[in-house]
Amino acid sequence: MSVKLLEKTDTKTRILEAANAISLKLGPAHLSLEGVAAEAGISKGGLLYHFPSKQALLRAVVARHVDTMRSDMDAMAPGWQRPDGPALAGALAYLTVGGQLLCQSEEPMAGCLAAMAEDPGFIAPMLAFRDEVSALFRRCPDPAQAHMVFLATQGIIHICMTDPGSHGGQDVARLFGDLQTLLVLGQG
Amino acid sequence: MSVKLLEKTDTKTRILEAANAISLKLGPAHLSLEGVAAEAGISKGGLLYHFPSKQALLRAVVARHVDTMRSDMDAMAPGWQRPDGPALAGALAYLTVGGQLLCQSEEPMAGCLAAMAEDPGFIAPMLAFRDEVSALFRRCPDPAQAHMVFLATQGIIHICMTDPGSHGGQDVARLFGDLQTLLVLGQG
DNA sequence: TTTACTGTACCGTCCAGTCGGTAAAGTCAA
DNA sequence: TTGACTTTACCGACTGGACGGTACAGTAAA
Repeated sequence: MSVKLLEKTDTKTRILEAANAISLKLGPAHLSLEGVAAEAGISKGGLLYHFPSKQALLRAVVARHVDTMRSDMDAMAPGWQRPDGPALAGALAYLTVGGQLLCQSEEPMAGCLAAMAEDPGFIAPMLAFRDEVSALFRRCPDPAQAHMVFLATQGIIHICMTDPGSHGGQDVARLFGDLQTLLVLGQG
Repeated sequence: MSVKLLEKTDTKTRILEAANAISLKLGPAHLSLEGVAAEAGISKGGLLYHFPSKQALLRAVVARHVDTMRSDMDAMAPGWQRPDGPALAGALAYLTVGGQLLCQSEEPMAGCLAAMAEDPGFIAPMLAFRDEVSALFRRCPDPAQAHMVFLATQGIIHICMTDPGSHGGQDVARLFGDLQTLLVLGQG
């Protein structure tokens, strides 16, 4: 049973990662179920068994991204979302987690881009999460400075998303590091 | 003759603006030639007379955006692109022009999003322009601080593009204003 | 035999691009 | 100044292909 469950999750994960890959390879608008299925090594029927529609697939892509970010942050700075939670620690966790995510994989948000292209409403969970993080930064000792740092992170994300070619992982890592130092210094 | 030329440009402009509107209304992936034509008040055949393919249309949408930005900046800080040009004045011009563009119209970059969704290569001119601007900021007296400000602008753009709903024009204007002050203070 | 899962064949729709038109405006020779 | 021709701007029917989704048949493990 446990093996089966594992395989099941593996297939789903493989599909989700395939969606990312296809969106990156062919462009967000050319993400097709057949293409994703082929990339994941299964048939279209198999894909539709796991995700009953394209909409479900794209929503899952977004949800996976948000869940990853959220759980990674929870591990590093538990309770960061709470109004009385550890704001600075949470912000630093966001910088760490975000930086890692952006460096490790080849554009992890390409799938989200495809979801947005299909229907902007699909990325609502991402926007909600971003709002939470934005609020987190604004709870730091110096909200104005922290907010600028937050905007800068969004800028890096924007550049990585729109220009995956110039994906100097090195650069991104250094930038996030700089932002951490800047934040710590600015918040005293 | 001049009248004719004017009408011609008007139709093209109307089409380009219609593309923006459709991308915003239906989502970037649902930008169709028929839809754009209808929005512009002409037929699909008429549209294809002006832009011989969807690719041509989307490239034109991107080119128009870049041209607007570039000429507005040229007007405010002539020679900003040159390695020995006025860096700080150019950076401030970018903040002004970018802020205005983002505030005035209802998400002016929705069409570019559609172009990117169709083929990431289509937005190459935008990326090249952004690189120029990035270099501009790095020519400021304090390059590190200026670069952070630049990243923050990209963050604001990212937020506006992904979340056109929360398009508080007021907010965006204030943010760009803050960035201008920050830049001026930081550069001494 | 049931459950979980995979593969294949097919249908309907949407859409980019083609093509054969039309109508008005311009050009130009006689 | 008129008639012949070309150019510009635009229209709408059609086609061929891609794709989302359905139906169903198959398989392998429990």
